[in-house]
Amino acid sequence: MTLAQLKVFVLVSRLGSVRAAAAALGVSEPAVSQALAALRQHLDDPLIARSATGMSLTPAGRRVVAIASQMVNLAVDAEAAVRQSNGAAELLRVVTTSTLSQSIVPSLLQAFTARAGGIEVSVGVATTAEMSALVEERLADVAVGPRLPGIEAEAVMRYRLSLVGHPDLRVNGGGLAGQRWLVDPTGTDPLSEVGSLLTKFRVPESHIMVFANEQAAWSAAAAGEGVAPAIDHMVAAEVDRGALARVRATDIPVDLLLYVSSLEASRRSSAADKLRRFVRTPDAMQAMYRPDSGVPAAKFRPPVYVTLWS
Amino acid sequence: MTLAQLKVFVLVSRLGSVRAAAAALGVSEPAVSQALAALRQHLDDPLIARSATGMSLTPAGRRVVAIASQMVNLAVDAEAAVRQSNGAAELLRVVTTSTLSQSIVPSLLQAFTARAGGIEVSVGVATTAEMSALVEERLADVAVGPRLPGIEAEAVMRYRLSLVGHPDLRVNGGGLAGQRWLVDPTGTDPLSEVGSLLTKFRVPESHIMVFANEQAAWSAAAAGEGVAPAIDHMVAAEVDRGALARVRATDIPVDLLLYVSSLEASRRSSAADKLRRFVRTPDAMQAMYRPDSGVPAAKFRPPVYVTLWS
DNA sequence: TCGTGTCCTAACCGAAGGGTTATCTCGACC
DNA sequence: GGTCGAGATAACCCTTCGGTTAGGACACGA
Repeated sequence: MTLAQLKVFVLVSRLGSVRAAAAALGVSEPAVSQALAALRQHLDDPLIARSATGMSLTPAGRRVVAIASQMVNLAVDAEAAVRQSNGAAELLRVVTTSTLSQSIVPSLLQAFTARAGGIEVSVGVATTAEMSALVEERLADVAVGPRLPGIEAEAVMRYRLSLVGHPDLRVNGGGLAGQRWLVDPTGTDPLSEVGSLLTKFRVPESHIMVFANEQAAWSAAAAGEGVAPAIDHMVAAEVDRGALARVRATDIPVDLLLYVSSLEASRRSSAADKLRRFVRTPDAMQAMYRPDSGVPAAKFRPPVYVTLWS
Repeated sequence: MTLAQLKVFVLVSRLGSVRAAAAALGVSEPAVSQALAALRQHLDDPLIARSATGMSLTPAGRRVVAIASQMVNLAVDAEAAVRQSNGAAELLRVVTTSTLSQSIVPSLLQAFTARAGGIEVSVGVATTAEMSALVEERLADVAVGPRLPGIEAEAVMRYRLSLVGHPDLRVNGGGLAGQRWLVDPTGTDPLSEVGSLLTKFRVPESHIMVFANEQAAWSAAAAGEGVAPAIDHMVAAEVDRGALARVRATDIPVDLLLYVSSLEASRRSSAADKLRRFVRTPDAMQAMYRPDSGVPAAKFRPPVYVTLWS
């Protein structure tokens, strides 16, 4: 019985799927399956039973999740305690969606670390469904993105999701669903903002093109390959230049709220607390609205959809 | 950071010595030293600092012990929870001294398991100093032996420690300290009953012969090789047969109390609770006073002084 | 009925854990 | 100034962990 196995088990039971847990941990699915098998053998109990509709925990499994979750939490505490005792930089682990991880979040965190000092930040990308589990299991300190159910969420900014395309683009019969939609990986997450947009317009799978990042999707849109959802103020410069134009339609653009979510005050790390306070300051606002600050264009985002911490 | 490493760290800090922890775990001292080194490296903190007088915890170490202890406890809980959920036999882990592990404790536990049902018992041997740490860290459920400080102890029986030797033996000048003392491994534990007897009579190291078990020491005593401490009612048959005789002297025999110690009611396992209730019954009394019940003579105790559970 | 999605299993592999014995360092102590 | 005891380190071994790819079992929907 290792801590890694317990972490896997907790994540599987929270996410309700081996695949989802594997994705959240950034490993292959058999790796998760095996860790689970090892734990099952060690404890001599199936722990999780697969039924027709999803999976359910055995009686023993129910009791073990609770205990295992505490253990995983304590492991995090232990590491944090040492860092703190030795005056080392605190570690703030942020999860966010792919879209936000490229634009708003880096700016925000850059401003935050510069201001707060003594805090080390690492960013992971996860789907909306995963974010809740990760924060609850203390595998992440804060989540930045849409409102997470069951977690203390706070709205920090308002932003606008527009649809952009080549300036000459005209939406003809078939409407927007007939267009090719050029999205970043967030589009594959049905609970994300972009994903829910695709759902709302009933865009068929065949019309969705996934790009490694938002910039790549914009480029394709500028080349006339289709329409791309974009955070409005991030794409404003391109629009002003005439390279892209906003597509107007019903329910487009859509105004959204950005939330910062974390555990309740008593259980969250002090770094998470500092970030929550920071996001309410004018400095934070300015950073989030500033387009493209400090993201080195040369550094192309790797295609991994999810990165997590060991 | 593995659970094994955490367990090692907790034991070392509780026992105040790497050697002691190694003995308690039944492994070599470098094994413990290395586990500690690995944890130190992982957490990047010495955790335990050696000073002239013993060892002391670093600030980070102090915080980590508390957390690690909880984790080790939870690991035990997890395994117990599974067993219980599945209706499997409960596990009762008993630590006791070498002397008691050969006579009273097997009789007692045999009667207990027969009576209680659905409880599986395993016995480990440890020094008195180790027993407290083992019970506190939940590496054992109950300790049977002398009174343990700081733990809820309950006197369960009165027994007499006699000194036996060849019937023709006469104690001459030099008194008992001049005799060869034939003891079982418990004699090397200064805090045990036999050990404190050796201390009281100022028996020099050179006059102490350690045997694998009490029976072996009695045999040697019957052969005229010296005197042997013995639990009186266990050796009564030999005395009646004339093979051995009790040696009379000041402070000999000595009447002692046998204690059963465990954590407080809220933290102890239900099996431990059942044992505590059982030891007050007449059945238990009878079992403990019955000499030599069911200890197969053919099965020689291995020379390992301490056995623990993984 | 045939893909398809999900999970498990097999086979393999590198890295780390955890164990041993032997040796070294370093204080304490006669 | 040897000697002794406690702890750390080195060198070595074996097992387990944790990861991969490839492939099989099984339910389910077009």
